[in-house]
Amino acid sequence: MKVDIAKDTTAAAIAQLWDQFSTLGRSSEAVYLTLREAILSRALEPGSQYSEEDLSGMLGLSRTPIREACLRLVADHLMVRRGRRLAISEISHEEVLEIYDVRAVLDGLAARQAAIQATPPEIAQLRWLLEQMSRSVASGNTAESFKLNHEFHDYLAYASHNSFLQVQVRTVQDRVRRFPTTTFEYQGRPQTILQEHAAIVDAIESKDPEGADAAAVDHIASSRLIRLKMLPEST
Amino acid sequence: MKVDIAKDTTAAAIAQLWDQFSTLGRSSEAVYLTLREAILSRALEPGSQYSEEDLSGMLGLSRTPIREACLRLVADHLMVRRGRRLAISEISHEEVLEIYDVRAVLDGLAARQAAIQATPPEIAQLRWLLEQMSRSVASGNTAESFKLNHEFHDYLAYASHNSFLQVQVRTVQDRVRRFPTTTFEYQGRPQTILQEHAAIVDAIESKDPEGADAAAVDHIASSRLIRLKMLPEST
DNA sequence: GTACTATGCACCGTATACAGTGTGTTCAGA
DNA sequence: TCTGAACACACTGTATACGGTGCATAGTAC
Repeated sequence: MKVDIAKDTTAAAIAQLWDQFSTLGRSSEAVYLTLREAILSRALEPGSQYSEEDLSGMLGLSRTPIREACLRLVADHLMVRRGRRLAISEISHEEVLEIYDVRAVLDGLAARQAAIQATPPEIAQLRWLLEQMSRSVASGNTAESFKLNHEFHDYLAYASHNSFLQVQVRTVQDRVRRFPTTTFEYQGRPQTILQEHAAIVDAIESKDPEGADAAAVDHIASSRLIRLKMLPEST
Repeated sequence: MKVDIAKDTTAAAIAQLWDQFSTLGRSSEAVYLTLREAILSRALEPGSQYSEEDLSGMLGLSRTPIREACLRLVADHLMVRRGRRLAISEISHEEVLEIYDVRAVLDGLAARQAAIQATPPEIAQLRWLLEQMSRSVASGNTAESFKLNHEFHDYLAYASHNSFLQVQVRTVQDRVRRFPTTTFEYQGRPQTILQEHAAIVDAIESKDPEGADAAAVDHIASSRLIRLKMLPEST
């Protein structure tokens, strides 16, 4: 049966993540990290539904730590309660575009503040991440590039020296990770991203807040545009 | 004993909130709403610590629904685990200013999008909120003005037609509510706020996204400045 | 007198049990 | 054959019980 095979593969993926996290102290924390990663990596399909017992059966625990983990996942909007089942939350086309609009202003602020606050070592780190990604793109490693892209944006928020902003940026990043496709898959996009990232770092290095802000906003706006073109072909 | 009196008054305040929310179906949800409101209204003092049993004793429930509520409160950053106790999280001066920076760009985006997306009835509602606040300020009702101010900003986010942004704005609003003082208490500030709100609505009504954005950013920047002046005198 | 160790208590994390509710299925009647 | 009602089962929400860990305090030894 097709359904059973699919269930087996997801169960296997979850078991693997579980091995990775279960060494941590509290098992409720481990469950949270496991399920979170399973959802973000799309091992658990959006829209699929589970009862608390399903999940506790999968991980060999009682319902209590599962409940606690799911409670946090619901708070993160990664799961939703549908009737009396727990569903992996889906993300709509509309939401994708909405998120990009918010992401643009947050990343803009991060870049702006980084241009004012970033220390020379932090700027050096941004340059280093840029180089890493350049190498990764050259070798055509999409997954690696995707990861480095996230690291770049994370570090940009870090360099802004605004911890609240950092948390907000990370929230948004996690949402972006849930999209079914990445803009890296779009023809020529990785190269453009590299140029746009470089423009942001250049503006930061020359202590130009306005320029950095504009460069970051442009970058996200350009990503949004690619996303808009990609949307029809993705589910 | 002074400590006991303080504990009695907080217990009384919580009992009152509990009466208000306990009618809801799940008691874990009711506990969450009760404690959340208690923290935001400063009935539970920042920095004060409780064990799970303390709280379950207060509300006459077992630890289970308390744990679930606290888990969500920790996720909201309203509580933090300190060792094995639950502490009401404190907010630092630095964090206050950081939040204002983020709030500026989010409200700016909300105003910008509202200028593009808001329908005539929505604009009318903004005008109505403006009038209500004008009346409230004239009568010197600070608490009411404070509440209407929040409603204005909430509705601004709603009128942006971006539900993700709406959630983000609300997150930030909740943080602002936790500050020990409000900028409304600053001499002449309520009148200025009214003018600044009016400027935002004017720009939205004349379909001027740039103007609306700038007006909102200016508004928050001006609030931030007042906050900066007020900070030394608040704990 | 001070420092270190041991013992006891308090509290957390997890499991399990139980009650209540909602849903699905089956049977009967029209 | 279709519809409605009733019963049963499954799953959630809350309570309670238990094992383990960490901290505090007290006592003893140096």
